[in-house]
Amino acid sequence: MLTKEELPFCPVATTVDLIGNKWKLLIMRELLKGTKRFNEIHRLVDGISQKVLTENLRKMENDGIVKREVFPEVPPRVEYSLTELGDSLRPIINSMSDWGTDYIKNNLMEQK
Amino acid sequence: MLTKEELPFCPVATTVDLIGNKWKLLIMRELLKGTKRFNEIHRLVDGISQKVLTENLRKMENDGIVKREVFPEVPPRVEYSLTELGDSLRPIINSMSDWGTDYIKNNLMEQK
DNA sequence: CTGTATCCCAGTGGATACTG
DNA sequence: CAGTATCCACTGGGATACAG
Repeated sequence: MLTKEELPFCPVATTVDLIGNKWKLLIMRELLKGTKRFNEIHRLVDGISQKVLTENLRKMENDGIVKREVFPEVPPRVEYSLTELGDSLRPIINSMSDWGTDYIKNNLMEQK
Repeated sequence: MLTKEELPFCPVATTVDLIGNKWKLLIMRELLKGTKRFNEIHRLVDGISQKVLTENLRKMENDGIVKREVFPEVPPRVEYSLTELGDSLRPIINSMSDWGTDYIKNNLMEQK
């Protein structure tokens, strides 16, 4: 997206282009808690395949919101963390978390 | 999603399930500005097809975040607006808008 | 105007096997 | 461990035609 300049820089569309999909948002949720290894994220983001995880991490790296650090060890270790730009997205994930918490409380726990 | 109870109510995942895709977020952006007719949204959400718009509006209606009101006129008029639940998502879109604004300012307007 | 109904293609993403 | 490489199924989404 963002290919056509007919989008005169809508802020919401810009953000959506960077993290407006399920997997990126869930990966963000984990990385906001701190640096993580590949397999950790794979385990924590429920249902994601190795392929899709790799693809999304690469995109996020290219967009400058994720930093990838390779440690030349055996077995290999690769750590992913948020860049400063990535961390600046924290308020968005937080607001989603806040809303979700309320929603669950009010709508999914009708056991009053 | 949310089919497997292996998701022990993660707030972010819950929110992502409801509005974690491009089109819904952009539709939200418009409806947060006020009630709109079908064709208005179609015009304002750049690139969306009639079919996809209808599908997403139906899903959002079923999820209780959008209200659909039909006026028995000729030609027909249908107005879409946010429910109270839908409007409660405002902070999320706002934080995305805020972040996008900063991002554009800092990264896409390097004309200093 | 506001849809529904088809057809169909491209891309997303799952499963599996293999590698450094 | 952290990928890459395939193969493939499914579906999101475009185009088009038609309807109330």
